Amino acid sequence: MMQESATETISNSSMSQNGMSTLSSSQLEAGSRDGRSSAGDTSSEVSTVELLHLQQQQALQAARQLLLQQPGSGLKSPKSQDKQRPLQVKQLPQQQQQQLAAQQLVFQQQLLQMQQLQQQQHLLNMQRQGLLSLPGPAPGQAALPGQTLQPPAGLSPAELQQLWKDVTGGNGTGGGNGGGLDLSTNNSSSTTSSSNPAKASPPLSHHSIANGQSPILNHRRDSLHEESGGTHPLYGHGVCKWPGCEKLCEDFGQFLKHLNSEHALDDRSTAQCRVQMQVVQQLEIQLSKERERLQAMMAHLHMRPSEPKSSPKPLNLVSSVTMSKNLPPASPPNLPQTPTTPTAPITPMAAMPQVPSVLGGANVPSMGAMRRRHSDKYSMPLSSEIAPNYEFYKNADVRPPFTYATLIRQAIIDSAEHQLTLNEIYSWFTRTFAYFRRNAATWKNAVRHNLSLHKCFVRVENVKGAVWTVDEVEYQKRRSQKITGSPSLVKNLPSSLGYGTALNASLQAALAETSLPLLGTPGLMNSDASGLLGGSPPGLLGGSPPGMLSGSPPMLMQSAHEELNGSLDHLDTNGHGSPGYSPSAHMPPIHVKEEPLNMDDDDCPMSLVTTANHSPELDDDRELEEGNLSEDLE
DNA sequence: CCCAATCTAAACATCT
DNA sequence: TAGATGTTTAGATTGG
Repeated sequence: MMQESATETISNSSMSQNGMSTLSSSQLEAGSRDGRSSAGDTSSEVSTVELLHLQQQQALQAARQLLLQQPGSGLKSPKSQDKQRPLQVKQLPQQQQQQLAAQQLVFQQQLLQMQQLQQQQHLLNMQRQGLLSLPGPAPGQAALPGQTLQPPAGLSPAELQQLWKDVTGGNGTGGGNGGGLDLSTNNSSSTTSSSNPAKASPPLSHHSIANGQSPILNHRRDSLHEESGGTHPLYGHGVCKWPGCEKLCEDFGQFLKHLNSEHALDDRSTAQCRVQMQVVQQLEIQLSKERERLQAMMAHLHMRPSEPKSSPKPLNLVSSVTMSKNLPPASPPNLPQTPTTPTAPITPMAAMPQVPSVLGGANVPSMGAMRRRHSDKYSMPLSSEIAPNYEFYKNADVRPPFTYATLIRQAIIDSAEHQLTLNEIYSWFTRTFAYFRRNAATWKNAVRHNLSLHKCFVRVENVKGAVWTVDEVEYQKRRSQKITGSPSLVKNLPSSLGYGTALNASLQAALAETSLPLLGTPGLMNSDASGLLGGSPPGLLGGSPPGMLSGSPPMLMQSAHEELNGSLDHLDTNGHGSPGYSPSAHMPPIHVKEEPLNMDDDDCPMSLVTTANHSPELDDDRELEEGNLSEDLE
């Protein structure tokens, strides 16, 4: 899906380019002849990219000339290149000059457009990866005349930087590495991401984002010379974040000084600001379009078309692969939500590049420890992450981005009695995740291994055998250690979700935290996360092969859910949506032991016996909510 | 590079 | 005895 999307993007991009060319092709030719000839490109076959590049150069030069001609322009002519190409304008008749000026205007616009497009692509790439969450399009903002909103052509980061430099009048104030627009960080994504955004994009670090990776974001709310005590949107990590400027400033005072001197109110700064504004506008417009596209895609894929995501969750939640990427209530960023076409095995490849092809199962080895810590580390509520994608996980042969320990705990605390037999745990796994419907020996061994290994899992002897419970104190202990131990949020989930990056995870986690109330809202949960857990019978175990599960609409599932045996019990026991649920999670093992018989009776029917056809999810819904709640409240 | 967490695999013990 | 259940160890992967 993603790949297709990427392809489409490319296609659009090409169209866009063509459109652009068409727009002013004649003008370009007239005005850029020298540029072309100087470029010396005589190859008979020029790729679109090359053409674009030439056009860029032409536009660049024209724009430069235009700027130079502006009275009072503070721009200094960029030395070398301009010297090599004397302004021919002056040699032309006035009429021609006017014409040329008009052309140059067009060029300038194109230049800006290209820059914007490039940045858009950059942002989109991040968006696809769930890295960024951008606000909706600003109403009333319009694209530049003649501009298309399509994704940008593939300018290389170096080219972009050059463009920025040119626009900024050469070297600008820049220190360090030339001070171009900081696009280098994820450069590879600029050109390669088109074909495979998820994989091509290198992990974005928190640092990169904060420091110029997305100056756009920073600038959004900036005004030209706005300052605030001690901090400034244009100042970060000791560097001036003015586009094209990376001047190192020891302290804030120095930065202010630099800002006032180098980025004073002059033509150059104004031009840069204008560019930035347009970039932002374009991004916003592009975002809205991408959203529409996403919705259409989701609708096409039968994903809750009814859910008008007027404000779709920021894609930031893609969790990597892990589903990590996924957002709290929101869904994993790029995960398709609840595919309901079981017959068509879902291959969330796009969302989780690293996920082995469906049914292939070959990925198991590669999964390694990738998904690990996803939930623990970022305090990402398991349920909140899975919930929205319950259907997805249930039907898609995608490995969930959670550790075995996390999943086991979830299975246990979601049970009515907060205790499960090993076999019931197995059932939960197979019922909840399509992924665990194969390679049973492997993952079952892992489950046993985890149960034995982690102190948080307590085995309780029972009349009929043994059940496993969760020592919440131990679990939290362990979790808190991890959380405190790893403040940094950077990393790629890719392994699991490909999409995500640690950043996503962190964002998701943050969102999850803030969206707790939502999780507690039955309505939302029901529609969005049809139960994950639950003691639905393992009817799936023997019967439904992966892909055969019926994806009941959440609503239906809910109502059906009520009919299930255990649903009411769950409610009573856990207290629907009530904080009271937590305590149960902390229930000491000893409590568990006290009701062995009843439990077994209840459990048997629920998990092992029965219900052949009704959707297992039914029970799960409620439990999921509870699970979320409990986790969130923790 | 080291360490911790996680996963996979496997050997072994115990119980049913 | 076979299979399920538990325990333990070892090696590999990944990220901090």
